[in-house]
Amino acid sequence: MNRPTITDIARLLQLNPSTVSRALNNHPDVSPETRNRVQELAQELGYAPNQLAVNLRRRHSGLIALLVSEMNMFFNPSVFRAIEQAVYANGYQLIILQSNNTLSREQQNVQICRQLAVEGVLVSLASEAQSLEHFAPLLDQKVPVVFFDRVLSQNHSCSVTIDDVAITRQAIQHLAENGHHRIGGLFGDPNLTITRERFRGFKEVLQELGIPFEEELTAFAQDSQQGSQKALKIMEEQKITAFFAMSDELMVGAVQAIEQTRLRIPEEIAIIAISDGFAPEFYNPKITHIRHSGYEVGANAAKLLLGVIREEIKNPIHVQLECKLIELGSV
Amino acid sequence: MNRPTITDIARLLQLNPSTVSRALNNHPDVSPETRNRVQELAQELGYAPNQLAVNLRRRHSGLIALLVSEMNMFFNPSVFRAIEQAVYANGYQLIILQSNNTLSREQQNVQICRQLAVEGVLVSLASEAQSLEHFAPLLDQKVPVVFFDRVLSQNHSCSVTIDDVAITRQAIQHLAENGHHRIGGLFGDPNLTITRERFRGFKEVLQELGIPFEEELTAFAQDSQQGSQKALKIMEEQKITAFFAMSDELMVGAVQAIEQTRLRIPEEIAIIAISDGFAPEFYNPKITHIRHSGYEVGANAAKLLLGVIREEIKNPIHVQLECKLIELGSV
DNA sequence: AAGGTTTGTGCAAACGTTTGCTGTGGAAAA
DNA sequence: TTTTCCACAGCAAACGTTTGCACAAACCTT
Repeated sequence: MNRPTITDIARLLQLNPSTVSRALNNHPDVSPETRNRVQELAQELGYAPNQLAVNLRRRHSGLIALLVSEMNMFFNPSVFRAIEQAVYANGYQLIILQSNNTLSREQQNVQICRQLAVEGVLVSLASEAQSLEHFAPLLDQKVPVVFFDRVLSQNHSCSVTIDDVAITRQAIQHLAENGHHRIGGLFGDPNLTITRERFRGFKEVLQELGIPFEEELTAFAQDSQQGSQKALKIMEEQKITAFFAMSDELMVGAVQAIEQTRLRIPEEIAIIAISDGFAPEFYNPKITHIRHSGYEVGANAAKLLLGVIREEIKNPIHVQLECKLIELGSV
Repeated sequence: MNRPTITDIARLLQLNPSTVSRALNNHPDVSPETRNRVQELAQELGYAPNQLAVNLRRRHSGLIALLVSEMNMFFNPSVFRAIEQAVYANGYQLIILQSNNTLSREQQNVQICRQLAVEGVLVSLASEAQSLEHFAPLLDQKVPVVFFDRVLSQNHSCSVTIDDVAITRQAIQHLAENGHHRIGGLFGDPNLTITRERFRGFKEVLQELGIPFEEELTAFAQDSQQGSQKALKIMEEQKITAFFAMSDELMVGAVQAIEQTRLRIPEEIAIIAISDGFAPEFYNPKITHIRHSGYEVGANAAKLLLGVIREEIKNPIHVQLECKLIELGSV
């Protein structure tokens, strides 16, 4: 047999579908007696509302979309967990759309959000995204959008980030305090604000500390493997005593490169990273890092989004999260 | 302004909504001229079909659900990538439902699948799931279901697994060939078929090799940290020369324990794991492992599901994937 | 006992599409 | 010229809910 509908129940009970609907929704207008009859039969038939119809009628979808560049091993899983929890706890479903860092996919995904009538969107931008124009279709329809992690500065929507300059400063200061003055820097995709900010922080703090900035000690890499190659090149061509890696992915690359040179950590070379604290545990010694909690980022982003959806938040809020230095022995 | 609908376009063009609908869908019944007029206006207004209405009318949702215990750092991301790719390439959207390994959440998730009129479901079971009864609501409605990774043996639906006994055998044989006879074994949740099979394989192959099985050399752990503790305990209380870890998570735990004891890999203790090859790269030496490709599992599961949805696959197919030994220097 | 209020139910429209059928005008066939 | 057919467009129902309104019966007021 097919799935039972409200109309089926109504027919069986000689009632009007509207009454059945009200009974199932515990509407006060319906008598306790009929309410029970309806609910019992519904139970018996294994009735489950057709969410498609409900959504159409209510003109919403119960969907929240997560737009992300890709689900990789590093930052995203913990962010994802946090978002997932918050979203489900509030009765929404989550759909995930990946851009693979391309603008065209991101545009497509925005279209999909519109078509599915999603009620809110969480976005970590693709590296190709240089503006937020392609979000106009959503913003025009007043669909709440919250940007996190990989953002562009703007004043229209909420955002959750970490203070990139400040944490980079923390990292470099820590290296300097431990006597390191020739510091290699590994950075991610230079198109991203997050990368540019951290790179800026890197240069600024070197200047403050009176250490000359040397371009040749830095490199930009798209992934762990490329990071490893570039780190190796730096070590071969330059004399450095420490590495700064702006992400877990690059940290992994750096450590691989270091292991190839057989240099010992921290005696012969130090390393510090910005990380959410998971991957640094893998190594021995564990990697000293500035801990930014992916979970916190996700939780805050979700909280803001739900606030905007509920119209509790009227004006864009920009959250910047704090980070702590975790000393683990690699410096 | 609100989102334009087909009716809006019809009104502006003095047409009937049905004609507009046909024009947009390139139905041959509509003249090239009107088709163009319609499509141009649609373009201009930024029309996007209301998927909710389409779905209701077509009686499907375009949704595929992924039921999984949790999104963690290890096995799942690569599985997820494969599934995501296949699903999107075929025009479906993916929603992810986590059970946190509880039966009740899994039951809830099944209900959600029904309500959303999901067109197919990919399942990696919660550890609490001892039967497949709670999938009856879906199976009754002939909703295609494919089980993967964490499965229960059954003949009703397709499944994708790896040959757990065989790969465990490979691992242990490799250790034995390298002279290891006192082998510690780290296993996951004992409720899972996957764990039981690997544990069975472990015992069987020891027997075949004429090595006595000793319960005290094995441990079951729920996560990396617990694995680390139990591994440490085994090393303190027993004399072993090698570890077998049945997953990435437990491998990480084992290595942590080993590093605490200051034993050198592989000179003083060997380690072999079952892994998808990502985490073993982190270490030095890299960890020898039996490589099972999460990507392959995901790709196969998605392919089967799409086959069943399209009714190209009529009878349940059970795929068992092959695995290769990757020697990397930890044995 | 007449009026007013409450309580419970039904009617019908609406959400935005899709689609089988009907109907028109004109071209081609007879 | 009459018949046949086809190309095109409109009508209306349907998908399964929800909800404003109307309405009947029963209950309280004076």
